Amino acid sequence: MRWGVDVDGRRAGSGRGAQVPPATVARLPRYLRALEAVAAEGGVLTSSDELAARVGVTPAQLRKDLSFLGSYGVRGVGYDVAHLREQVRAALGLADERRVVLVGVGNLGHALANYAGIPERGFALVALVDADPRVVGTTVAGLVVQPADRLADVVAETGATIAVLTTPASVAQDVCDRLVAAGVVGVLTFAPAALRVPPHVDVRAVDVASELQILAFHEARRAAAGEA
Amino acid sequence: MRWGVDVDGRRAGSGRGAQVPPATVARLPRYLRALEAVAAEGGVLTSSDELAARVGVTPAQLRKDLSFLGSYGVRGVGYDVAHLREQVRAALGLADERRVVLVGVGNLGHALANYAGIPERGFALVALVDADPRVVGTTVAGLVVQPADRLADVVAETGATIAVLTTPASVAQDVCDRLVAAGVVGVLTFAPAALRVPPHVDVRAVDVASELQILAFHEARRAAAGEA
DNA sequence: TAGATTGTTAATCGATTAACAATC
DNA sequence: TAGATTGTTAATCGATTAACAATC
Repeated sequence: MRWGVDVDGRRAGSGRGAQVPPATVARLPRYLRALEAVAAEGGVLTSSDELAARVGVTPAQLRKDLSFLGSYGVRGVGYDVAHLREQVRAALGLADERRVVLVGVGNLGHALANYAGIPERGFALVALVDADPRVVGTTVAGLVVQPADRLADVVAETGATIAVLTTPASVAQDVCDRLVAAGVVGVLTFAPAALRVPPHVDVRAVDVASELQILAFHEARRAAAGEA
Repeated sequence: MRWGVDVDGRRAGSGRGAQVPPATVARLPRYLRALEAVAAEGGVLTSSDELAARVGVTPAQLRKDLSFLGSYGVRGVGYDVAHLREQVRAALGLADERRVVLVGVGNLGHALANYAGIPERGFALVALVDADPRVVGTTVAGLVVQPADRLADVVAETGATIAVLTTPASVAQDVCDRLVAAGVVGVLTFAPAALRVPPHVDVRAVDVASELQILAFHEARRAAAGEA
């Protein structure tokens, strides 16, 4: 089985907003957040200037990004907040709720299971799985933690398509393989390990230590420049 | 005070590897991780092929990335694992330990404070700060949690230059401003809020809900393509 | 030497920016 | 109409890829 490290997946997909560039996709959630903030403040109409300022991008970039989804503004007027919000939500596939399984209920997994952002933004946490017998059977975030050997069943029973991986790095690839075999097509991993997945599966990796190291790089550069 | 949303900061910085592209910088931690894995397995010599396979990039990209740091391989032979590892560590500014302060000792902050990756990879967690009186004074990860009004003092006393922000989004900008005023130059935030910082400060934002939404986008696209 | 593997160049590709015509 | 703001175009910029000469 020849598995690439993702990418690819460029199905033609005709019609409306067929091919949204990856860089644009990565910014859509931030636009959605800004739109929700404006709506919460009672804003009915907004502009690329206002949204861009909130998000921290240029107005030109925001307009270009939105243009990949369709033409939802009115020239000379701006964007209807509620309407644009729905369009962005739809583009992100949040029209119907996505079911998420979380594997690895340690410190971090525990925190993420309770993380306010998840249930509120289009996702339903439907199952928790852990290998530790002391954790299995306990209730976290209203769910009973399932044993690792039930992983495939749990995915099948709940219909989860997205997984959050908060296991130790040493078992991440194995767990990932089993999740994919069970039907998961999107994986958000916090384990510091490169995951190999088949082309139809999407992986997003968050590595706290890497993020800190990137910050350290810039700090070192500044220090070197300052002393020079 | 006219604050941009970061970027800029392109000091000339003469000499060795003066300007490493941002995309390359973002991959250096993964190269370092791969090198450490090879070293742990007893590897003495490695190649761009082996490292690239471990990281999940092409050998050409890895070689090009490393070439920005200097010329540390030997043609026809490969790379000395220990030597290259030290060079990458040095490039990332991990020669001396970076001091990190964590603000917001909730579920997520608690988990991150104990997170194995942090102390082991060039960072020392030197202080914890929280606004909740029930949390202040407790000991987490070997540190006594300090009250929010001591934030500036804590940064000054510990010499922390990097902050991890795990507060609610509503207070993130305020806390960030105070951290920056106290001398922090790098911020890793988990709060779902765009942070405005002066140009000399670096922000990395991790947003779990955004990551899930990006996965949802790709899933929706695949579903739409599959049904078409 | 022959085989292997780097470092670098040139070509391609994708993303960002700026400007402005279209249009309310 | 005059003023405002989008959607789109063209130019610029940066990142990736492929190929290969340099060199062990």
